[in-house]
Amino acid sequence: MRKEIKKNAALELNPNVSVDCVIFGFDFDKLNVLVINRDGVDGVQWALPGNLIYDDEHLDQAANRVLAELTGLQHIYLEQIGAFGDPNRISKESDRSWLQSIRTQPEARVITVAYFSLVKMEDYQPQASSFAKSAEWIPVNEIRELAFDHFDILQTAKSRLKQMIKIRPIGFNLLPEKFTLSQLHKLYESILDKPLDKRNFRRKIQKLNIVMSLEEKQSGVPHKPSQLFMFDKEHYLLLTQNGFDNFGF
Amino acid sequence: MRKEIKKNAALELNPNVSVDCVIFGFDFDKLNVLVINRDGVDGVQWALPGNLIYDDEHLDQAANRVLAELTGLQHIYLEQIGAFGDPNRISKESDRSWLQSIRTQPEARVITVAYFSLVKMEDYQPQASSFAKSAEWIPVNEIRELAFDHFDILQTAKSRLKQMIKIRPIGFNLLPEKFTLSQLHKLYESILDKPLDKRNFRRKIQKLNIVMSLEEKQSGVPHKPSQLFMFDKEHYLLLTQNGFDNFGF
DNA sequence: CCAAAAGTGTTGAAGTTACACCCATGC
DNA sequence: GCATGGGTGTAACTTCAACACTTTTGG
Repeated sequence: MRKEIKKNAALELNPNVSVDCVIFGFDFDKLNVLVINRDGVDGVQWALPGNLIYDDEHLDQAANRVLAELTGLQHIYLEQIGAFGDPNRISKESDRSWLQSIRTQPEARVITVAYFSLVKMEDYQPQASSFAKSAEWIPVNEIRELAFDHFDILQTAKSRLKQMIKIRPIGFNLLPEKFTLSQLHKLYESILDKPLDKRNFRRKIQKLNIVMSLEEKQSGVPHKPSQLFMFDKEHYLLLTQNGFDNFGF
Repeated sequence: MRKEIKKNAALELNPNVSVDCVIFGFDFDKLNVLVINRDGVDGVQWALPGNLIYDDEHLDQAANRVLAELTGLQHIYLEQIGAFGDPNRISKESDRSWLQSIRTQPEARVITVAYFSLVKMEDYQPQASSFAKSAEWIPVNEIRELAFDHFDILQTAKSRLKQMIKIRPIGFNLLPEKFTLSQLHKLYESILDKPLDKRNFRRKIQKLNIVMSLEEKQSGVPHKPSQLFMFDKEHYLLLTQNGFDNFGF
């Protein structure tokens, strides 16, 4: 008897618990979020990628699964934001009808565990998935509305990212292996949503010892070519584990 | 038909989602946690207070309900830590048998949303509740083991509290209305788990403008009596909303 | 008068902010 | 040669860490 329950569990989606991912990407100019398109829905079209969890699956696993299904990416920076679950989160009619079309128990109470994730936009190959007909990068600051409580989740993700970037060097997850300090600078400005002094920024970053300058320079740019850097994994690891105080921009 | 589902929902516990509370208290000497006693269980006796949620209940409501049922307290500082839900969290036999005795679906996959909460120990009246025969304050640093994944949750709560106390003046929730700076000092040392310089601490706190000195002094102590303080709600509110950088002990 | 905790200032080091000009490249 | 972004140093100010002695009370 117990075995049978377990066997079912492995196959079935839990109707009450889902994960949703706020996937951030940086296009060297601004922060973007990956949203999925709900085809055939009137009203709000965009939603965060997410799905119900399987009964035998870790929450983190579920989030990774959603990410992998949508983007094909694995080993991506992923961090839990928290649980959301207003019992009235299905207030819009468009949300309700969408659930009817994709869920076997559309009326079930759902609490969702939200994650935020940082990916290199160049790595992302858009593809369909079990829960998304299509997906798209949208600039964070242009998003005004999302399905369910996803807009709240996005706001929380943004502020969590802001906090985090001040105490851990996680920004590198958004950049290609080789990058310039100006790109990093712009990235920090986009996340913190305010201008930062160029010279002070460079000084601070370099004092952390997490960037190594390469022998290589930019080429083909119509201005003085920039030094390229990569980040120093050893120091990086130390700092991601311990964090650092006093990185207060 | 839909109505019937909703009616049921209002009455029934959701078998898949619970809340657990890490309730901190300060006895002027060290940090304590309120744990409940699982009578008649072999093995680990202590667990964090928690329960399944109702289908029509906010997560925060559920946490408040657990707190109120256990302590009789309302309007208590409460903050979500995050969701926990290793599918193998029921690894100990004692946990399994306990669930059999209290749950209608003891084998169900449960994810739990953890909260941490700060209470004034003087306010707490121990009392039985639907999920606890008895409850007890235990010094945080003496806890070596708890039921399920509650020990992990406790560790996360401790580190979240550490982070939080550095950027928001939430410590006051652990002290009576009138308190001395030495008590506050000791509180910060207990939470941060390291000694803090007395003079620097006092300077820093007073510069924040969140404490007001009263006309009153301690009495009946066998040493120089200390000035009493209360906190300044106005400044406090400002700072709890905005937080503050640079409070790095 | 003794034990116990309260209360108080200064100094050197480190970190933060604000600010302006020259450089290398492609077109 | 000009437009574009790259790259650099300094001075005033603020914050931080370290440190020791006097005061007031109860017993």
